[in-house]
Amino acid sequence: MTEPSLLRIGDLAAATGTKIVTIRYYEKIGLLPAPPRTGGNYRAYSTTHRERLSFIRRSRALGFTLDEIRELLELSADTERDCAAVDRLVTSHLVEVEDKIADLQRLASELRRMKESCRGGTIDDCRIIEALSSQPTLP
Amino acid sequence: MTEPSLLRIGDLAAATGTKIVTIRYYEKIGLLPAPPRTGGNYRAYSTTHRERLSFIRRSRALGFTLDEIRELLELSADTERDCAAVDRLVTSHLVEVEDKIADLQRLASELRRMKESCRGGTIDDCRIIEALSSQPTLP
DNA sequence: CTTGACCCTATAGTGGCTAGAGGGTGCAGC
DNA sequence: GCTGCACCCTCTAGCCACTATAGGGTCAAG
Repeated sequence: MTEPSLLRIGDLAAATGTKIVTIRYYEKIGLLPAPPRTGGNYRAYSTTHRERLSFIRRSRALGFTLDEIRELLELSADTERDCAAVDRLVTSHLVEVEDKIADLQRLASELRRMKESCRGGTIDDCRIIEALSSQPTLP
Repeated sequence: MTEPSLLRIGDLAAATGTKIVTIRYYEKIGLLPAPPRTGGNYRAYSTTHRERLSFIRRSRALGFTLDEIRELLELSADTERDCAAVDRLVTSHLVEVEDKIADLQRLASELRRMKESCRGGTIDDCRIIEALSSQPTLP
């Protein structure tokens, strides 16, 4: 009996909101194991693959790098292990995200300041261009 | 008389807080014009180059893409032009930055929620791993 | 058989750098 | 003049996470 839960790559893509080329990419870099093939050389994915790919995509959506996801997958497979390592990964990632937010907020403030200095006119009187041209270079 | 303001690439790099390889990269992609060379094939940069590179670096620091900077440079060279185009570039960039901040804040909230659900223990009881494994996949 | 939807591999590209290999130049000190 | 060190040069490939494209095969309905 043909296993009804085996998926072709397009089905898996639809089921997980992933592009087909991205699935192939993940296989290439070893993040997703290569599945068995049909007689026609089509990939045949099981539920296990679908679950793993969903995990990957959720983690990506949360901004984890592929290497971090690799680590999370390894941790998740080790069911007897203490989950402090997972906590540490999430914590450090959260810190990075918060740092990035702070950076962007500083950047946004400066852009707003520049915008507010603009009074219209021509380029040779442009306060924005002036700001980009004349402030001391930050190291 | 040798022009005292001519800089070697290392000097220009130091003066503008840019890496040498980055200066060469900008020249390669046409963002910074190729300077004249010494007899020994060293690049000889003028004040004009330094000013242009400073402009580029300030714009990069504000998160503008190289293509946007290309556009800003063109606008800044057209001194009789109305500066509304500059304003528009800055505005749309600010919107992008604000959108990115909002995205990251949503992401940070979710990571915090995940962290707070963690009660320690082993992986098979790990709420973080559960969250990554079981939520409905977002399209 | 034909056709259209789907699948396959391989390669190169995106953006903004960055690293490294292999070789040349300039100048101070001996 | 020679040496050694700091600097310069070109070229190529790589980083990260995809993404596009070329060229060809498979499958199933009509």
